[in-house]
Amino acid sequence: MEAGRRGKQKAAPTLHDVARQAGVSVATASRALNGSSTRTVRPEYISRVVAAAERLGYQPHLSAQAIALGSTPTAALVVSDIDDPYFSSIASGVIVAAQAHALIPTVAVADRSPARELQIVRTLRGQRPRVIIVAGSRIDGAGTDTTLDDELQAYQAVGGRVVMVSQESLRFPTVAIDNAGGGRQLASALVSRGYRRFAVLSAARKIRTSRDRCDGFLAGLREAGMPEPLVVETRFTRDGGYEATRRLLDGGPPTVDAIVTVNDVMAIGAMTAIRDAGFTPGRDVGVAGFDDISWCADLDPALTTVAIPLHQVGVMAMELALGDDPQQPVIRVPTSVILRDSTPSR
Amino acid sequence: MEAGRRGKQKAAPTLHDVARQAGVSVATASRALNGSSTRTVRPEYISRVVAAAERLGYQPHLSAQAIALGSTPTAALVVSDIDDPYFSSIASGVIVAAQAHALIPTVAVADRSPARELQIVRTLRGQRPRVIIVAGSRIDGAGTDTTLDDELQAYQAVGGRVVMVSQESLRFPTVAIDNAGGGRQLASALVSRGYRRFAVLSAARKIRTSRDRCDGFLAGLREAGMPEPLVVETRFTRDGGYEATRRLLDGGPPTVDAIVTVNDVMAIGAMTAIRDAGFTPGRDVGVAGFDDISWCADLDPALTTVAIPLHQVGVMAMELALGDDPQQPVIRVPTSVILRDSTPSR
DNA sequence: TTGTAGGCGTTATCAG
DNA sequence: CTGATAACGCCTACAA
Repeated sequence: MEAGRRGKQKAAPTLHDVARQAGVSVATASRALNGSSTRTVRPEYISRVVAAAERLGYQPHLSAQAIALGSTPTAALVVSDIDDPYFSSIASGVIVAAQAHALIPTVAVADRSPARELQIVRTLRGQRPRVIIVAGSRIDGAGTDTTLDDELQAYQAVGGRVVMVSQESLRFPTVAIDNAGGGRQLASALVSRGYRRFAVLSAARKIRTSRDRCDGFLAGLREAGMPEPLVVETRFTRDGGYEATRRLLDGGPPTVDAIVTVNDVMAIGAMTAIRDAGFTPGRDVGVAGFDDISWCADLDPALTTVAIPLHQVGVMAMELALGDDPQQPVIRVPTSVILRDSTPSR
Repeated sequence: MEAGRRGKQKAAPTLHDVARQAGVSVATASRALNGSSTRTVRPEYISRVVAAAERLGYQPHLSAQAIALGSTPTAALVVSDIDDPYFSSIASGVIVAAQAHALIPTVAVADRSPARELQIVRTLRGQRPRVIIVAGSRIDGAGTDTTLDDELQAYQAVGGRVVMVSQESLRFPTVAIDNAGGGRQLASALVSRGYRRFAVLSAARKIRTSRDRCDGFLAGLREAGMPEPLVVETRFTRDGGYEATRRLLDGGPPTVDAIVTVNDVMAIGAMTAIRDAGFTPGRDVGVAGFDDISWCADLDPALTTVAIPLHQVGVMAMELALGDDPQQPVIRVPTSVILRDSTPSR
């Protein structure tokens, strides 16, 4: 009896308790509460059972249901960092979509570590969720890649649904973001506005998203007949953008027309760095990013960016996962350039 | 091989499979993998079991464990909106803390609806998580309040740990944010900088967080001997801040020295509205908010705000929940004013 | 329509 | 140290 510290610790009421209170068998109680598809229960009993359940504050033990039925009514999402607007927007989409399908959303944070990501997916498998959506930034050559793939494959093999976001994979349905295309469009748009000399702030090349955006932009520049820009590698964060820009401006006035960063938070850091160096973003140097996170338009100057419908991406990932047999296992999400005052015509 | 539509659906390997492969009993396999506290297993068997598990890609069925052990290694967090930096910062804290304690974090989004929140907590109870942290903005007089309380109480009665964030409750441990104190300090700081006439943009009075901040600010003003400011009620969002400010500035140049909003995202909207009306935030009107979300310092002018260690709040909530018998059931989190260029001395 | 019994995967107990 | 076996809470044939 003595459960220790926590004292009397009445156990949570079970279906048995409800059944007893209502004076029926567990089977009937179960059917009364869940409405069996084949059997039907006398109305009077139903109300009696429901009343008993109410009175006892009964909640079915999901794990018990899960074990009886095979899987948990759960949808798991893996992201790199929930406090990053890129991921929190995707997450919000996944979460509402999950809830719309009566699935309990679960969020794991891999903290940008492939090893952690692998460990998470392993643990997740034990949860037996109906869906696993992986939105972390794929990192090439981390060694853990095939292992992660295997793990997901094993999960899929027993009926789980896997969806990757952004990081296209041959083996799983994917919501693919056209990062390269976005980069290309951005290059062309900026060139039309009269920009010629660029600095590109990218993250480590092994980060796929960054590389695709960067390469797309370079390709666009080439297509427009522009010379190769300066490419600076830094971290994929606000601080990375800040520091790289500081260094760029160390020698004096900007030697480039515009700084293009591979995401918006880097661009925000870059704008601050430009100001701290005594210049004005937009006027002295153009600035552009990727993602179109919430307050791009509230910055001063408002930030030019490659828009990605992140919330929608989350929703689509969920729909793709739940769709019956995706004939079209890859959804390509188009991107679009939004020109704002951080890159005025010049 | 053909996994077909839903086809052969090999079931996931169970502990039985592992045991059979290793040529031991399930009991031994279980002990070998989880290291029972009382029994110990021959090393040779251990390695054999581990090898078999590896080979089969075995993952323990968490629901089965849960049902055998009583609860899930899970920590649930309820927020209003994960895409709001206030909540995503708290969430990031909760999530890392949960993972540090080997708990699987689960996030539910109540979408600012008390009814939804209640429904979520009910569902959550069925999950049998070890912890439920409620961080949604408490709304007074929604009618669902006592019901929510009851639901949480029932959960607590069977050994669950409940922690509330911000919304102080007599019945549950709370991480209380000193919103009123922050408002008071902000008033005093702004008055010292020479501000006299204020407009306060608050959200609906029934939203506790907003009301406390607003009232604290008013109290601070009174203590400083200032006249009552203009109080405008609007939505608790960026757009709410924008619209209210637009209206305020409709008649021409600002009639107040500063606009104080009850959170940063409203302040961001306000700054844009000020610009759109042809004025300059900071120079023509001061602007200040609450929270100190990530890019307050990257705005131009940088935003004066009442800082709240949101990530830390999340971590503390988790620690509070897991602490052995909290003698001190309420942790008060102090707030501090950060003066920046959006409120220069005048 | 209702109840009984067996099983889901794991852990804990209790004999060997 | 190891192996049966009984729970754990629920669902679902199957029998009544």
